[in-house]
Amino acid sequence: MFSSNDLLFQTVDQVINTLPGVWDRIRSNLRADAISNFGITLDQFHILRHIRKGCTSVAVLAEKKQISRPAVSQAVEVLVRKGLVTRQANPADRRSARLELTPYAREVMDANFEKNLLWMKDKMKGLTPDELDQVRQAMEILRKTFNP
Amino acid sequence: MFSSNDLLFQTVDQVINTLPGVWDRIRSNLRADAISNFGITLDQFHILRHIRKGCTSVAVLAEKKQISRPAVSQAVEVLVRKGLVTRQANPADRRSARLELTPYAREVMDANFEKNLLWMKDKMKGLTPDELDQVRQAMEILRKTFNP
DNA sequence: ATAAAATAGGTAACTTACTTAACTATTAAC
DNA sequence: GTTAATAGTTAAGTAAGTTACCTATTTTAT
Repeated sequence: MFSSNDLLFQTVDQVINTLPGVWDRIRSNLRADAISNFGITLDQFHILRHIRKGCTSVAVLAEKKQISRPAVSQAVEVLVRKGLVTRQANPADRRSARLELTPYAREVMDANFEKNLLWMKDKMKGLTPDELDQVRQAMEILRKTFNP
Repeated sequence: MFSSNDLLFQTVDQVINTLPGVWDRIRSNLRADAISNFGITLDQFHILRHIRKGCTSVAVLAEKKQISRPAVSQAVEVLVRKGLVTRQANPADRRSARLELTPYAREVMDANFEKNLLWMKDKMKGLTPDELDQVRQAMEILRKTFNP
């Protein structure tokens, strides 16, 4: 039981020491792209990403981002003013507003997604197939462990 | 060359889709601890963690956290007022201030570190030794790839 | 030896993004 | 049909970041 507990400890330690730095690095690349492509902040960019992925209501966005609905409402307002998002009336329930990317925003988001993918691929292109596979499987393990 | 590129793509995709959620989950646990143990924000808590790990100057903290020195300076000021950090004069270079945790802060940080470790261990205790090993190695790969 | 440049850190004014509380408009429940 | 719940917004306040500018030292170059 002892060596298994030891491995558990080492792994937890490694995760704690690695994830923040790695995630910060990836995020700062995203931030740079968001600013240079749109002139928007990273948080606004994240809202766009969620809308792009199908979260089209303020309540759902708030739930996903774990922030209050007023906070989302305000962020969306900024994006609407910038011409990146539209609020469509929902005939079925007139309290709710369906959020959509404008064609321009969609286009730039697609380009941005590609660019980010390329950046990461460039970073990871030196890894062997074995290493890639290891990372891929580890991601799956972490997802089911922390984000089931 | 094609299948290798495909694996690369899948791995990048998996990382992008997994890391934000996992990191958010871990972070929200850290945040809850920071608030309940100290009544401080997660950002202030991170500053304490870095000081605890040996980053004892404003400039180094700013570099590590990728924020401006005034931002660190202000955050440290709050922590000093709360009695969690001290600024010691450095006889060798009187421009710099050596930051240190107060005994109280050190004590609570140690307890906090343990608590977080236990939380993660509890989450990960169901994993097999093979899975643990996979995660550990993947962390090492990610670290050297994105945060060398 | 000293004038100029660099470094460590702090202050001030501003911005962004969050919070809670209170509000409007609509829909659901009894 | 009144009451309760839901979707979203508005308002006021706070936390934490930014840039520009400042002081006090230390280093470099002449």
